[in-house]
Amino acid sequence: MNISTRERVLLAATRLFADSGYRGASVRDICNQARANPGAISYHFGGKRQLYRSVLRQAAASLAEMGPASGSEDSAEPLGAEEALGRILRRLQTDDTATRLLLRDLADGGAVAVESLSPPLRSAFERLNTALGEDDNPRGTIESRLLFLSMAAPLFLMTAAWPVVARALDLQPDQREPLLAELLHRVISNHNVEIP
Amino acid sequence: MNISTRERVLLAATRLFADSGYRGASVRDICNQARANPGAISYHFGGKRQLYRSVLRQAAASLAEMGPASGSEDSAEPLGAEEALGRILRRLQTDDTATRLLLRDLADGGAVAVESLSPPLRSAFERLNTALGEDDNPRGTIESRLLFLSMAAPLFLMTAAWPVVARALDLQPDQREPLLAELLHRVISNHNVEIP
DNA sequence: ACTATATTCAAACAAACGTTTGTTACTATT
DNA sequence: AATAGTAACAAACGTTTGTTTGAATATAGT
Repeated sequence: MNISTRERVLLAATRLFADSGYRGASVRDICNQARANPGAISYHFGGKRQLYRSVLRQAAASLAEMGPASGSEDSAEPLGAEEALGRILRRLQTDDTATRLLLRDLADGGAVAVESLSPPLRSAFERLNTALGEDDNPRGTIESRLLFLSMAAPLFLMTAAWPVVARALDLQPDQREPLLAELLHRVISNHNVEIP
Repeated sequence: MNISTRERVLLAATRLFADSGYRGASVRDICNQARANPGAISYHFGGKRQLYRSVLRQAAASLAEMGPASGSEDSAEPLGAEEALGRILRRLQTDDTATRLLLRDLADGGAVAVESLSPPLRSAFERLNTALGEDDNPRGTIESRLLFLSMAAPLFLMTAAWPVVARALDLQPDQREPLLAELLHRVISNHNVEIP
């Protein structure tokens, strides 16, 4: 057994919370899946609530790192809009468990989402703004944020609730990635034109 | 007391389920709020689960009726795209409790959303298709459904999780409606132009 | 080897859960 | 007025909830 109990619990809790929500996943369920004792949660995390916060924070951190732009400081080379948005999309569908957790947090009022996802999110759409700034778009304005929302929301929902979206819209369940790519391209193309 | 216990329970359950989710709202909470006996839920609905299904079905039905187009059969007069989408938007923000319930159902796998919201949803974006069909857009294709998704998703999230969206994007919390209107206009304008 | 600290465990805890029970109050039918 | 059927209630049901306890085991320091 190479992996510690704490990490095993954290891993199982992440999956179960994403699948069944906070109240839907019991302490015993989590510890059974993690092959740990029910007391392990109180011991290692100080209770179920704080374990949930740890899980959410970790998920938010996973979604936050948007590519290698964090390490290299040279923002002298601006990203293309499609590339910038593509990174967000790639993050969302890479860690779709985190995305589903974020969806639940959103439904619960988004306490964690706001406090720990706002800064990277803001820097992300700032980056998106500079990428789109080559046109005559206003930057840093409310319109630009609405544009960001109109881009990110479909990608987010398609990732977090794909089975529902697919069935509701009669889309092939196994064609999520190409459809996402096409949606991404389309929303970028839509923006790159002049708006009357 | 003019309103029956059954309706009182249904009303209280709708609010509490939307606020706290299925497991978060206890039978006692609901019945306290409805000034009813804990047994009333088992008596009138056959259990908490079936009460939840009733609540979700009613919410879905509320979101489903998209304006007076259901009654008048004359589809000879096609709606404008902005008008058609505006109706969906108006439905979403009129019954924002139902919208929040739908968001929770989505996170839970969307069992009710799919089975009871798909038909009206489909007819809605069919109508949207005909409204947009005046351009050279392909109708009934996958692209048109993706377009519908890219339009509806931001409106949906802005309604179901507005506090989170507002804080994450630094938007004024009290300006949801004008921002929604602007987003709607923008997404329509974006579409009405030629796509290279 | 011995001690001290950290971790794991089975068991038990009170509290909250959804549901069932038996009885009472009400309403409509005969 | 008597009866049958529905609705509402307080109380208790057994189960599951998250957490705590104290003993047992592993790990580390000297």
